[in-house]
This record gives sequence, C-alpha cells and structure tokens, in this order.
Amino acid sequence: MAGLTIKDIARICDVSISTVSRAINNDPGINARTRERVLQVVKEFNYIPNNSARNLKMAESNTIVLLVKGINNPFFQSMFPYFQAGLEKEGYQYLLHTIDEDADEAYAAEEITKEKRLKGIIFLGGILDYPEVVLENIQVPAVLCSVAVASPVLDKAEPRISMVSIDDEAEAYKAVSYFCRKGHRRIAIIAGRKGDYTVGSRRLAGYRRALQDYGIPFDPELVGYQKEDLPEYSEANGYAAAMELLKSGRRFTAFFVISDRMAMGVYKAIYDTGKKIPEDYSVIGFDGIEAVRYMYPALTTMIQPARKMAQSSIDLLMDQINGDTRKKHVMYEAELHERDSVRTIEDKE
Amino acid sequence: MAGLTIKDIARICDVSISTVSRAINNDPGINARTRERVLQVVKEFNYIPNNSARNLKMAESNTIVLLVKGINNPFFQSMFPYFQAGLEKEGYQYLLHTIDEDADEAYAAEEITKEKRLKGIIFLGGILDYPEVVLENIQVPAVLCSVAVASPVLDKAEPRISMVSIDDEAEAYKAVSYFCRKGHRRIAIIAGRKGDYTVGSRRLAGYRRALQDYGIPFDPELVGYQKEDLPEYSEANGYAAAMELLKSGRRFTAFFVISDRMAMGVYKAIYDTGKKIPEDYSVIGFDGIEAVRYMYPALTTMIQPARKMAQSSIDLLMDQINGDTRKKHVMYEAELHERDSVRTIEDKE
DNA sequence: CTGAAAGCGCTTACAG
DNA sequence: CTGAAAGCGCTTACAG
Repeated sequence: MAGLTIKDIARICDVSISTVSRAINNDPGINARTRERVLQVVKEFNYIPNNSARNLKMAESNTIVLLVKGINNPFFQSMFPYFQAGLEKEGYQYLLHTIDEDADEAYAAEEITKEKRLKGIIFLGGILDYPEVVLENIQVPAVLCSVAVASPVLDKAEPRISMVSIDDEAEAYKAVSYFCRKGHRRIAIIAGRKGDYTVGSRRLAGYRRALQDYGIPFDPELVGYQKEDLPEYSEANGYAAAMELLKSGRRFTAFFVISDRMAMGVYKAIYDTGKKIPEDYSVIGFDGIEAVRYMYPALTTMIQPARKMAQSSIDLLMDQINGDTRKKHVMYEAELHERDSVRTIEDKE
Repeated sequence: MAGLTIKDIARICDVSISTVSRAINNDPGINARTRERVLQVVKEFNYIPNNSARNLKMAESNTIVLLVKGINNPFFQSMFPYFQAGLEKEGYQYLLHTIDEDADEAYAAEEITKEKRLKGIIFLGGILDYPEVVLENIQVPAVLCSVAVASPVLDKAEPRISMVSIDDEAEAYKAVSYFCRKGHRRIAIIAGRKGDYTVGSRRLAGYRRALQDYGIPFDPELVGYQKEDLPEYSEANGYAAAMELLKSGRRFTAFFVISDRMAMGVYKAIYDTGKKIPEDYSVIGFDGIEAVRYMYPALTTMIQPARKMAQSSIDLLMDQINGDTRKKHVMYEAELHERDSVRTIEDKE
C-alpha cells in the first residue's frame, strides 16, 4: 500500500531491478539511454526509493547527522544555518536529529549510527561523561561541539577526541573582569542550577577567580541559581533568579548573566522593580544571540563565534573522514561585545 | 564493524534469532526466564537493534513524525514541547524532522513515510499547493498545522484534509481594529515579502479590511514589505522595513507587525531614530512568543494558542488513526494580549 | 514456548 | 552494458 517499489519500476521499464538501481544511483556503468528511460518512468510514477532498504544494504551513505540536545537553545539554533551550508558545500547530506533534554545522547548516537550508515556525526550540546567510550562504540567519525565532557579527556597534548568549545571559565573571567575595570565591585551572577557540574559551574568559577584577582571578596548571597522548576537558561529563569536578588535587599550594581535568554528575563526584573539599565544595574550576557541586539538598551554580551565553531566542527570531521586519525581540540575565544548595558562607576561614587 | 547484530546475541545466548527478537520486542509468547536471560546479554553487550532492518520488515511502527519547515520560527519552537508531551502521552514515539526553507515538504513527507512505517505525520509550517494529492500519496494519517494551503480545499462543510490553523485575515483585522478603537488613524504595517501569497498576504488583507471598516483610506506608502535579501520574519527584516518607513517622512502613529521577531527589530528602529514606544509609536506584534514579554515596553501582541493548536493537531491525528475517516478543519482564534506598547490617542490630539 | 524459513526493498559483486 | 543472485538485519507466520 505504501507505494511503488523498485520492482514495479523494473517491470514497467522492462528491465531488471539492478538496472533501475543503477539508473537512480547514477552508476557510471549504464547506457545513457536506458538511464534516461528509467528516470523518466521514476519521475512519471513519482517513485521514491525506500531509505531503510538502502541503509540496510549500503556500505556507507553520504549523510552526516547533527545530533542536537537542546533544540530550544537559541545559540545552537543560530548555528544550524552554518552547519547546513558548510556540510552541503562539502557535498554531504545533512540531517538534524534532535533529542530531548532528558534523553541519553550516547544511546541516541549509537541508535542512529546503526540505523543509517553515517559518514560522521557531530554532537551539539549536552553532556558526555565518558566521551571516549561512546565514540569508540559508534565507530564513526565524530566531533563534539559545545559538549560538556569530563576533564580527563581534555589532555592538551594528546586529545583523545575531537572537539570544539570555548573555555567557559576563562570567558566568564573576562566578562567579570570587565565589570571590575569599569569600577563595579558588587557584582551578582545568574548562574547554573545548584549542583550543576558543567557549563554553569565553570562560568561560576571564572566569576570567582575574577573577583579574587581584583581583590573583591566572594559573597554567596550575590549568586542567583537557576530554579529547578523552570526551564534551564530560559527568560523565566533569569527573571526569577534576578527578582530574588533584587528583592533581597543586597546592594550591588551589576549582573553577570550566563545566558542571553536569561539576560532578557533579568532586564524585565530590573524594569519591574522600577530600576534602570545601566544607571541602576549594569548587565552582561553570554552567547551573542541575535535577539539581544534588539533589547533596550542593547545588551553587552560575550559573543561565542557560532559560525567559526560550526565550521571548525565540520573541518575536524572532514579530517577524520579523510583518514587523519589525530584528534584535535579547538578552543575558541568568545568576544565581549560592548553595547549599552554597562556603565562606568567613577571612583568618587 | 558497526557492532553486534541479532545473530551475535542469538549465538551468545544459544537460542535462535526469533527468540532474541521476541525478547527485545516484549512478545508475550516467550518464556519469562528466557526473556530475562536474553535481555541480560543485550544489556551487557550493549546491543542496539538496527532500525533500518526493523522498519523494512515491520508492518507498522509506533512513531509519528512532526515535519517542520522553518525550524527557526520561534512560534513553532514554542509548540515542540506540547507536541512531544502530547504524543508521548498517547503512547507514540515522536520524531522531529526538519527541512530547509527551500526544501519540498511534499517530497520530504513521501520520503520519510517510505523509510519509516509511520503511524502518522503532522506538518508544521510551510506551504502545500495541492495538499490532497500529497496526502493521497503518502497514504498515512496526516494533519496540517499552520500550513498555508490553496483555498479550494478549505470547503467548510466537507473539508478534504485535516488541518488546524487560525484565520490570518480575521486576526490581523482584530489587531488593526484595536488600533483604530484606540484612536489611531495613520497605521503602518510590516507585512510579508512583496508577492507573498500565503500568510503575509492574508494578514495584509485583514489590515486593509479593518482600515476600510473604520473609514481610513489605505495608503500604500504605509506598507513595509520584508526585504528579499534578509531572512523572512527575522528581527533584521523588521528593523530594515521599519527604518525605511521611519525615514520616509510619512506621518503615522502605529506599527502593526506580522511577527513578533520582526517587532523586536521594529522596536530597535524606533529607538535608533530617537523615538519612544508607545509615546511616539505604538506597536502590535503577532505570534505571542515568550521573548516579547521581556521587551521594554512589553509588547502587545496577537497570541496564537500554541498549546491548543498542538493538542488539536494530535487529536485530529488520533481520530484518523482510530479509523475516523472524516476530515476536520479546526480554526482557532488568536487573542490580543494587551501589554504596554500601545497608547490611546485622544480626540483632541 | 522455540526454531527454521520466508521476505521486507534495496545494492553490488559476479557472470555474461 | 545488463541480469540473476546473494544478502544487509531484522520480524513474523508456520510447524512442532
């Protein structure tokens, strides 16, 4: 019922199914006229080959999957077009495969690898506790992009997996140092969830190190953790965490917010308490998503080089596909984009 | 090389492959102890069945795909969690399949239907010029959600396809009428691209009808079309179109913007020209995405009932799966959410 | 309850 | 250049 098979086309054309297969796969060893005739029928009857059968039989396909955990993350979303264009330029088919926030990326990767005969796979987002064993299992060229991994794998000299990332600790350090240089000394942070051991904790660590280097004591009361019951890194979570800080009575002049979406929530919290940006509170975000350029005032934020990160991921994957077995770790720097949400505090204040 | 097959597991367990298959598929006709033993080995060796083989053989799977055109559309994004939760609640596997802006949704649908033995498919976004023939071809329960279709299919009495939508013309009419009741008479619109014959043109039509009903002459100079060279419905496009209007020297007091993301761009254009919202310009958006609640001032917008639309799509699909062949068309109303971006113009002004 | 066998729709050596 | 045949890894009647 589900439609025509290669057999039907063969019968109609009065050739063997081998010939039909060769025609649709552009096999060089086929008479041009025969190919035309078959293709004509294929078109006319709107025949579409069954990919499952194809995947089952073929030694290898031409597709690369981008396995995304966190489809709602606008920073990841901003990378999709780059991945797509880049992979297409290399001549590969590109398949976006999304998994739930609570799904197991390792299992998902193995599953899809078995189903399709992938040329390669790029992990975007998520956490991999034992990346080497996962990559070992899937037996397919792979690279991790913005994936949180356990640190042992990150041996600089001899990385055991290919990955591209930023140094979350260092970038958070930059942002907070900037605040310090602008004269801020009471700086709040909207961090990860309590107990987070990935990106959130690394950015928090950078925050603490910056404070220390500038001789500012760390005040646990100035740390706003994301709520468990609100979506992670969402506007709502930024709003809730900021509101709590704002209402705590603690004095501070700046918010370092570890995601741009949360920064949008922070803006609203500030406005809702009748305060102004940057006069009363300065704000720095993280990610560099498109939307925050349009906030009022435009958000100063740490921009992750989305395009470069996507391109590097593709490059590292191509290296592997082309037989270069050396794994590489590309670490990018984020860039503080100064816009209008941070003010300078003069000494006399 | 790609890992264990069912044969390997059979050999290890010293049973036939039939038995392994029954164990992993929870077939009732199998000895409980045998099943345990097999499952134990499956787990230990981390065996994952090949889905292609499974799809090829099985009469029918348990999966439903959500075929999305426009992965970057935040309104669609906001529906993902509802689709996921709803479909899971019904006991189905849910697969998000995304296609490019310039891909052919009809072809994609046929392709995936052949590959997997789908229980059903939901189209989200995109355009279907001949929906009946497409749905006829795929031979699988299907519903269209927010898909632009040619009107003939929309016979109210006897719809030939199942779909859920809003009435774009009527909703735009509502928004613009609201402006009129608030005393605005010079109202600009940020519309679709020139030549758009789908959502954009319908909302523009609603705009024109509202003006007419309120005795306001239509002024083509107040229509800002989206630029061809900027992403559709993006902040950047809203910014560019609004800026052009703002600099044209035309007098007007309000912007009806047919997408929230564009409204974000409009905000910035207004601010960049040194004007205020809503004092100088009032703004109404369309969609009801999360982010615009956090704009300053909070955007008044037409909220599409994302949750209900997702749920209805699921319900219509379930009806078909359960054998009800009657097609239905569910039309929802959007709701104007009054926030802070529209001011009242007094008579004397 | 279990196994041997057929077959899903393709691709790809192998002969001719 | 073309066809007959094997086989990818499963599921599922059919026997026993």
